[in-house]
Amino acid sequence: METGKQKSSVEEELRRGPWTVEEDLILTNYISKHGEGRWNSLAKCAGLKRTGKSCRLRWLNYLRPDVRRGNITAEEQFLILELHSRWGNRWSKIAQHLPGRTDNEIKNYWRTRVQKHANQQWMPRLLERIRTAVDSSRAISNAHTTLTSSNDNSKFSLPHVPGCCNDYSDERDRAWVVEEEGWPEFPTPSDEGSMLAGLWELSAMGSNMYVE
DNA sequence: AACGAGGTCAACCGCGCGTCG
DNA sequence: GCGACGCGCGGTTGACCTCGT
Repeated sequence: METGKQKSSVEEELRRGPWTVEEDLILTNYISKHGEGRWNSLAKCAGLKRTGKSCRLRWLNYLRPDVRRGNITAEEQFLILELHSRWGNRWSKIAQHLPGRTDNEIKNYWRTRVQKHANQQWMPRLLERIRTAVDSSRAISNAHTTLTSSNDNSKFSLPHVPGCCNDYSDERDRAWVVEEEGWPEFPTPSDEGSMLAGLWELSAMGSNMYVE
């Protein structure tokens, strides 16, 4: 029978909180020698006073050699929006399509930079249009080319994307949008390198459509 | 310079699923 | 078939950072 005293002594042995450089080194060296797998036993064998879960998380989100660090690019932003509109909060699935990015990173990105705009009037329509647009592989290819060839995110322009913001082939559709939803409120792109630069560009295309 | 508000992100938690004995 | 265990996933937390006043 496990006593409270025994339990607390076990808990005391386990470290929590931020990882130290030494712990990172131990984990990295151990995995480079023995490989991943069986995280609980790995933690014990490596001599780390951490749970298997903690080791796994640290390795996958930070220590793995192929982890990409740094800002999410415009291309990645576009992809995240599209994949999220398709799959919802399936972060690990979305991460599989963004090499080097972790589900945790994408989840954090979405929650901190995208979700706060989710209640904007233009957002649901924008996401729906993106989702529709990228059903065409040509659209993805064109967008990819344009986004990656641009050095200035504030000035990049997406090509004509069928079904996207600039595609109101049906005049009744455009009239319906204005009549039913009114003029959309667009955000101010405070940071040209941010996700909103891409969204801004897309939404601006929609805005031009409305006023032409 | 000091302080508070808001943003960011690493890490933890709890649940559900798959595997194994 | 069933329970125990380990793992992976999505949600949440909290420490730290940045920016505005």
